[in-house]
Amino acid sequence: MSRRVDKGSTRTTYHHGNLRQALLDAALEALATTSAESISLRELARRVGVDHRAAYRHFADKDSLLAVVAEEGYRSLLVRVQREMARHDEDDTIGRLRSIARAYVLFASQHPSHYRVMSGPRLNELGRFPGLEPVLTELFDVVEGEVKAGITARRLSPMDTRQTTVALWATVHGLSSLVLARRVRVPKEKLAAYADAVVDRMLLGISA
Amino acid sequence: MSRRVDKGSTRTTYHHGNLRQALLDAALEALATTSAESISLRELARRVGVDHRAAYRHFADKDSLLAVVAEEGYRSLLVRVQREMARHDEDDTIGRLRSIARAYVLFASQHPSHYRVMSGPRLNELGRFPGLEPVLTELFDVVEGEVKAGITARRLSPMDTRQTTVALWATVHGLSSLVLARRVRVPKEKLAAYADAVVDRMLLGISA
DNA sequence: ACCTGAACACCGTTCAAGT
DNA sequence: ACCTGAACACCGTTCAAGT
Repeated sequence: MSRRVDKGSTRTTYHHGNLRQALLDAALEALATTSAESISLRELARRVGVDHRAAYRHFADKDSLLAVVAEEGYRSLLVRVQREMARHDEDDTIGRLRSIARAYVLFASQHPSHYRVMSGPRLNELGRFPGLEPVLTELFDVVEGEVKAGITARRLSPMDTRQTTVALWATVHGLSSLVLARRVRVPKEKLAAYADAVVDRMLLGISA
Repeated sequence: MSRRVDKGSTRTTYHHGNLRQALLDAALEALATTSAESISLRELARRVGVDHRAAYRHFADKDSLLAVVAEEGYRSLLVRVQREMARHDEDDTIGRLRSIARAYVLFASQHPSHYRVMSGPRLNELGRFPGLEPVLTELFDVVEGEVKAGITARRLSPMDTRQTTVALWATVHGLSSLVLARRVRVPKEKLAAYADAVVDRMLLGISA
């Protein structure tokens, strides 16, 4: 979408229908094929066929653009997580948590550059990008809700739910970034099973 | 050490005793006060009082320098881990693993920029920096050795030792990077207890 | 051997100006 | 409103040259 470059031959207008979205699309497209750190504002503007200065009409700076890219990433991760959860019985807490975890790790491995932007250090100033909080909170709440339900159903040990949720999050995020950094090498087709094996150890630890 | 800059006033020689080490020292110094991504070769050369081009006599490129910085980081982390382990009875597997984990997370939180270079994505090309492997392997082996001993002593569950070690690693690395990215906010003085709480859940999962 | 001057091809960001 | 030309202050890296 929003491809109207044509290498300067027949460009009809300088006004994009939606330059903001075009830049975000270009970023996602670039992240699918290049590394996260080699993506530049100027390169994105070039892809869209616009002077790089135009980006500043829509984003305060590069990090603001990346924050939106991260937000979109978390949103599609959330969708995947929710879809996975629907495949289990309401009271199968362990199965649901295992599926969430597996979906998380697989998402990271399928979108490595995007995931690096999402978990990257650029976006760590607290409050700098408030648009990022709602989706992060929503994702966290999905897991914490599951943990609470599991405790009520006496399937999980009645520990502090926040800490238990953070423990699960640390496990999947940790495994994801070890895999992306190739510190742990797992063939693609074995990753789901590997993630299950790792996560099951944590699930065992928090089980009732 | 190796401070002989003097803003160009009385520099006696262009020949450093050891420019290589001076650049590494400057990098560590810079990482103590600045963010990981804002550190540049040119800035390091400036700090040392040398043309930036001189760095290429000692490092093939910027990433090669960062790889050595990462290596030094892992080496001091390893020293800390070994020191912590010595504080426990030989057969107190859980206590030893908990101490290792705590030392890891505290190291990351005390040296955030350094830890980001260590775990950063720049160094993920497998085989690009072979000097990094030995210390990483050594660190991994310390934990895996502890896991094996724990299984033999029937304190840990007889699961696949590599996967168990990776699970522990994922937990501490995941928690560390969530804390650094401020996705999880824990006051400094409560971090050790928080790390224990998270790691204990995993330790419970792998216990016999 | 070790270091530098000058240059190349990039960055992110800002100003004043164009339609 | 939306976009650009020109410029600023940076990058990493390379070449040919200096001691």
